[in-house]
Amino acid sequence: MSTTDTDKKPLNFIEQIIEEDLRSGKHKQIVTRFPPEPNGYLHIGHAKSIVLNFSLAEKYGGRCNLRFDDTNPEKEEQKYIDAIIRDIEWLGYDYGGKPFYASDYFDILYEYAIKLIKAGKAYVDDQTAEEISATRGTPSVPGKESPWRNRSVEENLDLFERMKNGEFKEGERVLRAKIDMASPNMLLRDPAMYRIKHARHPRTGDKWHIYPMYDFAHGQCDSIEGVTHSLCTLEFENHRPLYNWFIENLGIFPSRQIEFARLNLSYTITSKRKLLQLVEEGIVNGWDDPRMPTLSGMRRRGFTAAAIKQFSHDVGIAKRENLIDVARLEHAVRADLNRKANRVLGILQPLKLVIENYPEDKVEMVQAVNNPENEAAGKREIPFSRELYIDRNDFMENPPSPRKYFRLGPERMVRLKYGYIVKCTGYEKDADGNVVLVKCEYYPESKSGQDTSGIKVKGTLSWVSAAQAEKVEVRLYDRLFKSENPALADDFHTELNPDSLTVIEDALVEPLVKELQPGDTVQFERLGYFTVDPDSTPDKLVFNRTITLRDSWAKKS
RNA sequence: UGACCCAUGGUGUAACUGGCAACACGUCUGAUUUUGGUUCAGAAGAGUCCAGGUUCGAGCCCUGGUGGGUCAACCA
Repeated sequence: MSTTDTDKKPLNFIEQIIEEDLRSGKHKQIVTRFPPEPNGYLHIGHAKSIVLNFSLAEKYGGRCNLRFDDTNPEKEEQKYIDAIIRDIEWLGYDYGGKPFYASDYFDILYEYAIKLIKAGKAYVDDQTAEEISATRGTPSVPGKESPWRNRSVEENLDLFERMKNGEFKEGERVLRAKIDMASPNMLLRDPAMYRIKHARHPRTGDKWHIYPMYDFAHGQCDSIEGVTHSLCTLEFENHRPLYNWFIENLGIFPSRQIEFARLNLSYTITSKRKLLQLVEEGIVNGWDDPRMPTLSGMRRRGFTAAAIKQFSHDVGIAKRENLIDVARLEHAVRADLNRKANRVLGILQPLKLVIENYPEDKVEMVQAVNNPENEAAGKREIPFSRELYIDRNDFMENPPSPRKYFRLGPERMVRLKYGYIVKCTGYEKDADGNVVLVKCEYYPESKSGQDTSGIKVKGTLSWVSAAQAEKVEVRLYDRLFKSENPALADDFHTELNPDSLTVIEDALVEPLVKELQPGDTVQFERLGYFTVDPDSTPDKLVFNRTITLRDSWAKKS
């Protein structure tokens, strides 16, 4: 069974069910599955489900199948299948190397349908979709039985076969389960099992003219694969009686459907339809736009698989509706990157600083720590010289008291990280009143690592040497939506944050950054984590700001 | 005027077969710090939707409300 002796973490309700099933001997091994429909990209909500299903299989020594729910050829595409596989592999889960497809079981499903017809539990209905809808009733008013409900088994068999052979037009006939038109559960009012679609299927081609509905496919596929625990979201609760009805009336392996609450993330939309809209309307630059909550977008942004898994695990599993604070995701990302990302010095808004008492032509290499959280990351050297750039945000003409403000200002002293302590002796402004140059003098005996100056400063600034700095493009991201729950709005367009993307063309970084490759993430000290974007060229790197550092100073101001 | 599900600090999740509510994120202090990061120490913040009931004792059980979610695609 599990390793519960070591981890005391309380079990969620699904784990409790699983452990009970294992204990009672109901199952010797558990099987779960992740069943995406290939009609869009995977997003953070799917991640929760993926992590749940795969980690349960890992924890209890079972298996988790990746199964594409490809029962609707009109909406599904191969490109989505490819993207989904890529995302799951990126997360690092083992689906046995071979995905399954609902379409693998079309033949079996067809046999199942015939079995129900023969048992008098399914019939071909000649009514139109409109008629069926009109006679379904409402939640409080029973529906009316179809005039075709009681035709003979032989006629049903014949008609169904002809449906399969493509003899009818789409919408002309449908195969329905004969259950109960008066059921208080609308889904039990003779639900459709098969509909006619003369569409080419990405995998089965033109073989079929009829395709099974979700309800007639999902549970049976679970059953065929021996899925023991079929985990899905709350909106399928009402489907469970139907899920069970098919399994019972077919007499096949009883997979058990268990529902849990889907993930909702603050300031984020997780609706495939709306995400698709963002892409198609050009509001974002594709499915992998770093502002998108898609796995591909988050990956490009620089979020790690480890962080997303940790987050998915942290939010827990329960049955109540929830809205998880996006700060939680950000916390997971920072926690992971803090351990993994090497530090570099970078400047987003360059402001020139001249050390007037430093030799004109001297370039001195200073030693810098790559990652204080990981000694093995080693050290590097960066050039220091008379002319540097610091960040505009690190200088103020009229700063508040030194107790509250540690950075540079007239007469103030700061340390240039890994370098020397400098004192501001003056500054110059342009015609518009913008500070364009800061003048300093340095204390030669204050060099990092061999400081004998005895000077104590509170502030430490990032900097780059003007002559050696590398110019890069930096893309800053903010949340795509300005309201906490954009899904609530009638029109999500009104909730869009107009400042979700800011491009800085001329940020500066220390020279060694040149060697980074797309996908690499570093921390620009004091600023945040930045990941090299695939848009980078040999001439110019492009960085995505993955996430800022926590900033308790900015928060106060 | 139906069925099913849910209801615990700001947010999310816990509390074994009933024994006066825990953890995480967030927030706020303070310490350390050559990142106003990290780390460390600490604090505030709920009496468990409401009303009854059972019980020596209920967040957990029962009844009735209230509030929220889902369902009337030939979507998944």
